[in-house]
Amino acid sequence: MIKITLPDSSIREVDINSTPMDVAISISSGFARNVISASFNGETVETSTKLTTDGSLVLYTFKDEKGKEAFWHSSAHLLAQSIKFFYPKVKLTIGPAVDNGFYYDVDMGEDIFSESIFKKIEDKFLDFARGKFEFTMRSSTKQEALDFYKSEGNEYKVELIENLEDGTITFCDHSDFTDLCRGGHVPNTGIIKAMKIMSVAGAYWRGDEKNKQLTRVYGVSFPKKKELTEHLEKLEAAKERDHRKLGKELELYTFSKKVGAGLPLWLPKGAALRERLEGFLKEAQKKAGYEMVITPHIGHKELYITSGHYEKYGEDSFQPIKTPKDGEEYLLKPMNCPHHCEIYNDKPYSYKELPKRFAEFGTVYRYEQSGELHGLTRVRCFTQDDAHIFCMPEQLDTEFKNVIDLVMYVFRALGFEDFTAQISLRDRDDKSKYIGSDENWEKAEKAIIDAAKEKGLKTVIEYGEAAFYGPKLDFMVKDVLGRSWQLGTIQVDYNLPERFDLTYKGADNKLHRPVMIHRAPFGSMERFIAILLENTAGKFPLWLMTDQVTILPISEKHLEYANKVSEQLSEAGIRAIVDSRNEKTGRKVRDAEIKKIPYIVIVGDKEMEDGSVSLRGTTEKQEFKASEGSADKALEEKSNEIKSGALNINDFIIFVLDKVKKSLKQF
RNA sequence: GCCAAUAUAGCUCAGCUGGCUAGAGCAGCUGAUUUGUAAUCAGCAGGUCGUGGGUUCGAGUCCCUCUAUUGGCUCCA
Repeated sequence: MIKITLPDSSIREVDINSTPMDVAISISSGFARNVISASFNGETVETSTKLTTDGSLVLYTFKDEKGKEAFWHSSAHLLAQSIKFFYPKVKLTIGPAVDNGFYYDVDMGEDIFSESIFKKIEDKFLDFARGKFEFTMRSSTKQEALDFYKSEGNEYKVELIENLEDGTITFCDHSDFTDLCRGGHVPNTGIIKAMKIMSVAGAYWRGDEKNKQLTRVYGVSFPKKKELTEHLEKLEAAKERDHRKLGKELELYTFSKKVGAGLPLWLPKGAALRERLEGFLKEAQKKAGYEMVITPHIGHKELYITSGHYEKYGEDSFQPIKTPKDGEEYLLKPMNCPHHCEIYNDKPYSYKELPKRFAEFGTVYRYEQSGELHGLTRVRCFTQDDAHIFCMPEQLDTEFKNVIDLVMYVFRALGFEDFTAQISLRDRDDKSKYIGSDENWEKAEKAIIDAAKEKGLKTVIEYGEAAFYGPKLDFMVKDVLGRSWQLGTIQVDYNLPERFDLTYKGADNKLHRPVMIHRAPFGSMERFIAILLENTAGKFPLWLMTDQVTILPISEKHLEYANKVSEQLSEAGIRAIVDSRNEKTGRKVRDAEIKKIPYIVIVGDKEMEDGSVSLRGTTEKQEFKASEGSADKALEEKSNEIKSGALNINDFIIFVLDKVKKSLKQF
């Protein structure tokens, strides 16, 4: 007998050589039906692995991450089997589970994997699944494994095996299909009841652009058909809040083929939105001691040779602009830092004057690869809410932490609760991609790690994600399809100050080198607005909303009064529009609701007579609930009185202004 | 840049295996209606079917080029 400890600390005694599935059955047969994988003493095992010692066992169902992983990993085996069925000559490479399903990378040779065969493969897949094949693990010597794949002519598997240690190599068999595999499968293929091929893409072998491009087939599978349907419906619903759809509907921005790919055109409403966001940040930055600067959109090529950007990105950028003067070349600015360095170089600084914080909403141009362009999140012209802080080394810690505070203030004000603070460090294996001394890099990396820790940020460390001149603290937020995007960023840089020979006079009357912090809380206006759209589904906080109030005159004879109300509201700083269309009120209300206008007021005979407006109820009540707990008692009491129905115009103005104020203070 | 796919009116989409003047809904315009809290009715107008080439008696439909877009890969100062 052996003692098995379960996650709830209960201990079960079972016969030696019992399997995790045996343990599951001993708990309950209903539970056992849902068990799809297991781990024993922290290691992934098969549900059919014989347990021979005491230990702790965790059983996973599809609800658990580990369960999903086994489920999708097993599905990848079936997918490979199905592809192989139609294309016997295909070379298999790897097929892991990922966040939203699984994929298998295959070398199709001369064949093309196109959408037209998705259905056939899916059917075959389910056919195989219904065979209820068990997955059997089998150890192999390195030589045997190599021989097997060499005889198949599969150079990919051979390469994989060559990198493995003898004695650790295992195969997995099911049905008549065999694959090199570490293990972690569902009990049998029968529990996979639904599968759909999501897409097919090119993917380089081992993620290296220089290697051959393989065909990556993405799929997703579930234990129940219904779950697949729900999954697909969820994806469909997510499209409703896609910023590309909302941006069009809300008339924020557009693209023109004539202007060029990746060059957004900001429409009036989008431009106004941007201005409000900029105003918000400008105010916060002013309080935090930043000074605004303005720099040109181009700069001498020499500027970027000095900064090192030309060497690193010159080939892949918009190419230099020539002038009538022979040999003179300018570059469209791909970043603001070199310009800001030259602003610092404008005059000598005393240590007493530091830190200097130069901020600019700086528009930059980067020739992103055509296949990379994506809505507003990846464009070729964007505006960074950029600033560079030049400080003494001993000020770095405080400055960095203050910037974290600023970023957090911005994120909280706009409701980004769900972000990841990513510490982006150098690639540990390949330092050739970076400039500057090891000593400076280590100082910079330490500064970031310490500051993030002191601020209590939950961080993840990513190697190889640093900028070429320094490490970064990146604030990552997910979009509606689960893709991660960098918004805010804070970077410590010891390198550019050296390259631009930046100095300050210290208390010792000697010249010293300042440290530079690059930072952008939004990251870029474009990307930030895109993610904000997706996070709020277009329902911005009131202070940001394009139209805050719409006024609906009942009929033509109330139009004049409606316009008068509108004027009064705008004078008070409220953004109001009048729906003067010759439509019924019901129609106007419907359209206003669809446009997500926060406050809908109706004016007719009654309102005209007593100088009031009639506020539509439902939206208002929700708003009211959401904003309870105002600091401003008098205003709060006033807004308490106003629930809905006819209101005096001045009361309504006070009410809306209060709501606007609260919408910005709600954190 | 690479792989796969898509491109028809301002928007969302129909148009089967090539065959009369390319359709619909919404939006727009005109008229009627003067409206009280989620779609009033009628009419009109709107498209070189992304671009350029080819196959064909005939191309929105088939083939190629380019461009843009979508999902990935790679990249992301």
